[in-house]
Amino acid sequence: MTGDETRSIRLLIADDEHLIRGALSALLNLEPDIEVVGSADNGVSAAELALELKPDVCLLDLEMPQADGLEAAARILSTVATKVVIVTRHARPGVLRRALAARVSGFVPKSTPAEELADVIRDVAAGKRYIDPEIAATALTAERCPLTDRELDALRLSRSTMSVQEIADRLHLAAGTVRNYLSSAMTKLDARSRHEAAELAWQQGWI
Amino acid sequence: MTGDETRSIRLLIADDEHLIRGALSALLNLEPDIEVVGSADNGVSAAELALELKPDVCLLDLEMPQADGLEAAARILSTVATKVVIVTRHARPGVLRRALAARVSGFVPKSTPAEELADVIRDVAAGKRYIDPEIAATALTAERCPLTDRELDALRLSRSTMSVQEIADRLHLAAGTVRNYLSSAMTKLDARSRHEAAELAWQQGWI
DNA sequence: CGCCGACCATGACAAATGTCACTGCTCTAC
DNA sequence: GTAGAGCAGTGACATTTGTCATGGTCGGCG
Repeated sequence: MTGDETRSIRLLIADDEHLIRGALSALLNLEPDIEVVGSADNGVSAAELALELKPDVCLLDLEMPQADGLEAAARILSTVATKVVIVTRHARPGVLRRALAARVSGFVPKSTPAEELADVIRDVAAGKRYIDPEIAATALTAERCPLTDRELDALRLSRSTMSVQEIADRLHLAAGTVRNYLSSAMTKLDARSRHEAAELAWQQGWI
Repeated sequence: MTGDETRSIRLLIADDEHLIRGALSALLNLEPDIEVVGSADNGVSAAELALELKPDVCLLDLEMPQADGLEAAARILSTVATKVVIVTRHARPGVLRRALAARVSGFVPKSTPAEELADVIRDVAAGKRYIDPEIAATALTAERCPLTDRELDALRLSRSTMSVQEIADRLHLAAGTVRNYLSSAMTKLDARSRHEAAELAWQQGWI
């Protein structure tokens, strides 16, 4: 309040790919009013760093090992007074829904023009929200997940190359039970194999 | 030879993700001896731009629509006197092999530290080669692909959620024949389902 | 030539997967 | 309290997938 010099936005970046992390730092440090104060390569250390540095905004990649962007966002927002922007390669409707539920302030796909990212961060730092309009529209037209928890469990494991028996063992269920869940999920999603069903559910962001 | 001012390296960047493209530009433009002269979001326009701009080095992402990094590299190197560096998220041994066959000069995963990228580009511009040591070692220990052409065809299609019958139709074969190819591929790769076999072959970069 | 090996192709059989009908159990909501 | 929804399981059955034995074709090669 003493003059026209605005305090710059302190930013934390998390992305598992070193190259991307460095490149984003370089890009955003070019902005006079943004200062990258830290970076992490997974969700767990991102949460720790956020607690330590108390940045104004955290830019989190969705796809990360250990804890993904949503998990990290949840941890960070429950312990630190900061804003979170999620960046993602696969912007799926269900993921946006979960991100908003986690009280994230911004959601942008990696296909966003680089010039816009700084503006998004400024908006978010100022207390506004920014949701990529494309994804928002898709999410609004996409129907809500019709699957039960157990069906989702079975589908999740079906994305790997496990057999039905292996999935059953993992879930502590009988093989026939798992087949039933998968079968009903396939019916609901209009899929012709459990793999197709798992793929569809993944695309929707339900698993 | 007239003084200590070296001509800067003219660089072309291709990556399908706008954000990454912009961030890499920002990162590399920070280097005093590197100048980003153009960027493209797919392999086809990368090849066209390279022909037009004749850059010293092309930095190509492997995963791109239209034509992927390898295809773009082949086109570029057959028409323009330039060097190519491939950047990739999934650095698989077989892909490195194909990249080298396409006379690419550099091969780096996206997990490379950002600071190193500029050095790689300088090395390549100077006529040297740079191969990520980690991947090189893996590629040398990995055995050569034991699969026949038809087996690879069948595996490629098995990565989607098609049924065996659909694959057979696509390849103009009997269903039983396709099952045989998949079965023998599974034996060779020690997999327990065609999906697992397709996954393994993909990880090796054979398909 | 005649034989070999590699690849391609098929049909018969076995095992895994998907479908359906039905039985309980435990919640929650009306 | 009882109807509905989700969860867990069973058994019978059809379909799909994986395995195996077998033949065909083609290009080397002695």
